[in-house]
Amino acid sequence: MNKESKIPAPTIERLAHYSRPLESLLDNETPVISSEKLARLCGVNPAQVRKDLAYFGEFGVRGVGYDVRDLLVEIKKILATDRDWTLCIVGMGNLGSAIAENENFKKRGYKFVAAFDSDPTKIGRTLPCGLIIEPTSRIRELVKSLKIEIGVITTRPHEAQRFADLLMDSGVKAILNFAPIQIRTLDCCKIENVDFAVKLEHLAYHIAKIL
Amino acid sequence: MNKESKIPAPTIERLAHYSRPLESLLDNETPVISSEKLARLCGVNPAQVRKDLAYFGEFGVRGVGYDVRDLLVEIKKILATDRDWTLCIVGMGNLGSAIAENENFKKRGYKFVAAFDSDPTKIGRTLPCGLIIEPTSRIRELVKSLKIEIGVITTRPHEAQRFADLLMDSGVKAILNFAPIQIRTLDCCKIENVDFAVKLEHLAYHIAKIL
DNA sequence: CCAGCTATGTGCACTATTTCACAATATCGT
DNA sequence: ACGATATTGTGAAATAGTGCACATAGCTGG
Repeated sequence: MNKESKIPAPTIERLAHYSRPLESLLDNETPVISSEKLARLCGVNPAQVRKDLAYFGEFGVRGVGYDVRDLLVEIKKILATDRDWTLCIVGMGNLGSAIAENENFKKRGYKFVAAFDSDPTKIGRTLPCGLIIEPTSRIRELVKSLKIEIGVITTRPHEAQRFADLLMDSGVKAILNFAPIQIRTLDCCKIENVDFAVKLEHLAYHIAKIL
Repeated sequence: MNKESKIPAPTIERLAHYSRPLESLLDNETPVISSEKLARLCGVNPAQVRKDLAYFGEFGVRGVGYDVRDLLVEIKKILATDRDWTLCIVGMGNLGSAIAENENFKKRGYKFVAAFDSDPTKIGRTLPCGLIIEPTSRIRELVKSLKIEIGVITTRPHEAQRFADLLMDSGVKAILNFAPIQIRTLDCCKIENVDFAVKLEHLAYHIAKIL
């Protein structure tokens, strides 16, 4: 593809990290920040911050730093969080419910417009956020009619691939998967897998090494 | 440190990923698996699988493959999931509750033995798993008396650093942080940050690029 | 016991990512 | 107007991680 397809994945993830302290700085009315300070807030190297930003343009002022408000706007533009996204979630267990309610998601424009589960006892229940749990048999219909762009999977692992296939086939463009299984997707659909237990295992490895 | 400190972090994370399909294969009574098949199940390159495992020993049999049961045992030994760990969780909102109940964690030997919140209306409530929510003022005391090794943070971001400091100071050896903020730790304490919204932002970036 | 087959373990080249180091450039005080 | 100062943007060096390709070694059948 074009120039932008060469941008390293770690850079994209760091841009999202940079936006977190920038939001606080904006609330604090701090007008300007240097790469060094921002780097320290995010636990990275200052040159890294500058290089990450330089992939997308020259946002700073030499000898001064970056305007907090402008930089945040630019990062949001890059990450496409300057607009709303419509999502659905499949699997309304504890984790699914927690994610559907999550303030952090709402604040960034990720709107859940449908929630699905295959357990008949859950179907029809209303979540605190106002969503009604729909049967998974309606996934295809609702993804299309509500123009859902991103699907979130919080089912048990053995069902995850099946629902991923169904979501893709119904037209979602990306999937965020919390089931501890590696999901295969077509090229037209981007996937991110999140497995908390992997993080704990990483921690356990390091602790055990020291002991 | 020793030889093991040179092992790449991605290798450790992949070892955890390898263990997922191995568990299913064990249930399926598949006795042996090749690096090629395991790699396909995990979406990585076969040479990568072999190299990752080779850091820790020679677990395979040339011309045959890896014994599923033995390999799983070895990986669990490496990741120190062949034992139980005691954890606590701070911040009993939706996400905190979901994590405390999570089957995936329990199954791998991560036992939550205390849950904390600073909201007086939540304190004293009993969770489905049997834990009683304690006030955060008891963190120091309970971390010590229950010998809690790992702390999980699911508070709002502005409180996260404070609780992390308190947990560290009380003696936890690692922290898993779900608050969208970069937490600073001392060398004696290992940290992993998990921020779902970052993953969504990564997905949004890719989708928006295509459109 | 040996030939043929298969899949591991690994040196090496390649690719990706990070960090350094400094030239370029904006601001400020005189 | 200009020197002193601060901080960016960036080529080049260093570091880290991946994947190829093949020698090595175990198993099977004759």
